[in-house]
Amino acid sequence: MAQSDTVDRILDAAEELFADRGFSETSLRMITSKAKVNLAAVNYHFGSKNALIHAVFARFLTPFSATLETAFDELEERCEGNPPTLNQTLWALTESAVRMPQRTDKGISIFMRLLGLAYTQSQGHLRKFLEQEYSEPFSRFMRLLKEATPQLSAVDRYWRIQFMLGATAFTMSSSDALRDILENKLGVETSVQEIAARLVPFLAAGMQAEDTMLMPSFGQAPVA
Amino acid sequence: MAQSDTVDRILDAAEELFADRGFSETSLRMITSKAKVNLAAVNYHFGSKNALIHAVFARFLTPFSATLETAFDELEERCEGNPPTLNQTLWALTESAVRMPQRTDKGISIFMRLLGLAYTQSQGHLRKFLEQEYSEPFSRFMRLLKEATPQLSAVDRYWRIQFMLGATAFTMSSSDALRDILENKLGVETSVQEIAARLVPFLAAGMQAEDTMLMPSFGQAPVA
DNA sequence: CAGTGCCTCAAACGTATGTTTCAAACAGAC
DNA sequence: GTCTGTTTGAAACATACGTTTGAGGCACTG
Repeated sequence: MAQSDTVDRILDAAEELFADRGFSETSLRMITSKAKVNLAAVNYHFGSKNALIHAVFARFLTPFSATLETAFDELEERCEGNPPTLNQTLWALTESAVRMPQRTDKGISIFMRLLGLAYTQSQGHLRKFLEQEYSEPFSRFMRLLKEATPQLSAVDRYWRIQFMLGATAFTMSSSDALRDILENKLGVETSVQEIAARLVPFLAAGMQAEDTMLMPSFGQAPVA
Repeated sequence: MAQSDTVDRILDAAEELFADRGFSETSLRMITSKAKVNLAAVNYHFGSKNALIHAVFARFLTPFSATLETAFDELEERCEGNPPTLNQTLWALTESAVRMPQRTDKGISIFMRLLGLAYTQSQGHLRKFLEQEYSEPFSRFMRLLKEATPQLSAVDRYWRIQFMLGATAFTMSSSDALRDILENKLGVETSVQEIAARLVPFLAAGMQAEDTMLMPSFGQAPVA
């Protein structure tokens, strides 16, 4: 074929293996044997392992950031000048992610886990790459969050955004394992959509919590 | 000296390097050169790299789980039969962590990051080790959470606990970087205690969120 | 002082990794 | 068919890793 499918086979295999095992723990030989291509093909088509990692992210993130931009556009248009609410903003993000065309049945969960790993695993090159390539939708999301929570001080908002990021990245990065546990323990199956549907109310409530700062709540009678 | 300090030097160096770079990304040679000991010392004293990882966790986790047990004992005693509230339970955990004697000024944040990595990085042996050794305080904390949130279904509670873990582990694991950013941006200094004081209300509010499941909140007028 | 147990050291071992090489196979144009 | 640029193939390369080895040092006992 004109544009060899070797590239896609490598990307597919790499995406899944990275999500399962992390970046450092996945060797090029694992990838090429899973993809049934020659070892040298990776360096031929991508140049290096790091460049392959970037390509795996770019394949998903580039169309996703475009989808996200239009979702934000629609949201702001629908609000006619008023700032969108926190729930609306969070859902615009979530639905954009969930609605992306999926290559496999694992689909979005693989990519959520990759994003979590990107944040967690301190791969310097990856962070730089993501910041350079996708700073615009990220900044826009931050601006929407700010306008949706005018009652928060800048410092409070800063920390609570970190808490949101953490809950999301962490949950998504171990979502397969968590789903398995849940299925074995309670016999319940869970889709990424359902996880997101549980996560968003949690995040929204946390963001809008009254900052009562009740550190020493001891010594008082426990409230029912 | 009778009990060589080589062991402690290795543990100190390993702890910091693991927290900075992850487990697979940290080689024994990095550890031994930072600790200024011979390469073979690790395998002599610990047996293997995996065993060293376990030892790093055990050094912190064993005294911490003891502290936590007494904190929970005191809490339940103070409540005289009534189940402790969510806030009380979270604060008992937080204060136990913050009040642990710290080896360095980085102290608790290093260990929070390690815990996050343990969960995120799919190191099978580590998960097994932690589950085997520290299942008791963990189960007890889970039981307290259950009693403090009787309104939640088991599945809801499960996921929200994951969200809490994520927000905590992620924030604490990158708290150094986040603190720096905040100081440069807004000129505010923040201690781990203050982060915890912001985190607990966020978590409590998220745990107790009304599960309105308002997925399609679009099409409605934005609420101010 | 000889001997014993614990520890350190430099060096090496075997294996796995990312990357490179270069010849062979292939496709499309003339 | 022949030429040309692109892609694949098997093999090797250099390096880094975790682990093992065996000689040496050091403190303590008898």
